[in-house]
Amino acid sequence: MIVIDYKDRRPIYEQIVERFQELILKGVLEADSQLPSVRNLAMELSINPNTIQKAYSELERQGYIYSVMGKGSFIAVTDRLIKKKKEEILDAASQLVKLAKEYGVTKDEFTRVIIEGFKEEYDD
Amino acid sequence: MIVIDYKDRRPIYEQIVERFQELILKGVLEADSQLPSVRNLAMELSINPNTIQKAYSELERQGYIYSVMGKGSFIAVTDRLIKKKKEEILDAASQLVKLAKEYGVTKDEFTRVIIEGFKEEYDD
DNA sequence: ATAACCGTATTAAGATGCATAGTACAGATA
DNA sequence: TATCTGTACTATGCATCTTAATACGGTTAT
Repeated sequence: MIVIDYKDRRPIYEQIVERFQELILKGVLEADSQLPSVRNLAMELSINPNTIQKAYSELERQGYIYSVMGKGSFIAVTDRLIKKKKEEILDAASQLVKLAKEYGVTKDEFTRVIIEGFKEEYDD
Repeated sequence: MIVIDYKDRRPIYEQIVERFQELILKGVLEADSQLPSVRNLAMELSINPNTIQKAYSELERQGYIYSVMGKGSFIAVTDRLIKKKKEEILDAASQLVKLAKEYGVTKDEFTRVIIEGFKEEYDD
């Protein structure tokens, strides 16, 4: 479920945050289902509980999960987050077009890649 | 010409590298023209010469500039680098499409943003 | 020649962020 | 009551970034 890439220069807790965001937004983890406990996940990944704690705190701050003292951490409702994610992707696209224009990438070259990308078959 | 953003969490030398890459790729700095000296630029930006040195070393490693002992640092020929940059942008576009598909952004939504981005007037 | 400028190298110190280790407290549950 | 949960705190080690000071080799203008 969670894999740490030690070649990645980003901190471990950030990798964990991003991975859970992905699992949550894609619906792999359902709302109100329980996450692995801080200590368990730390054990499983062979890292320190404090690092997991830091990741969970960040996920809670961003609204992806909620934690209950003594009970555990749980997946939050994600409708709003999914919508936000889509907007971020479209913003990124807009930014990329801006960059493309600055460096002389033509509309044709660009749209060709887009069309091609959407044309591909689904492998999963 | 060069501005350091201390709110940016990336290291200073990296900001300098990126800024010069931009100026070089966009042709603001012409081939074989001289860059500010390590000590002068450090003075101007109120930072340590070693930090500039680190940025220049990285720029040289990447082929953006070349340095000559006792003379100075100079802009390299950039044709190859510009081509590479365009390819990177198209790769990024391809990656973004992949992401968009994963999160259910439709082809229509996506292309609308692209078209709109290319439609805009040039402000510079 | 010599002073003033260039790039380059080295060593030492401080600051910061990340991760670990250990301990402790509060609440839930079997 | 024992064991699980989240949470908090301090201390330590480590890597990276930045600064500081000094030094060396090469170029250039006076």
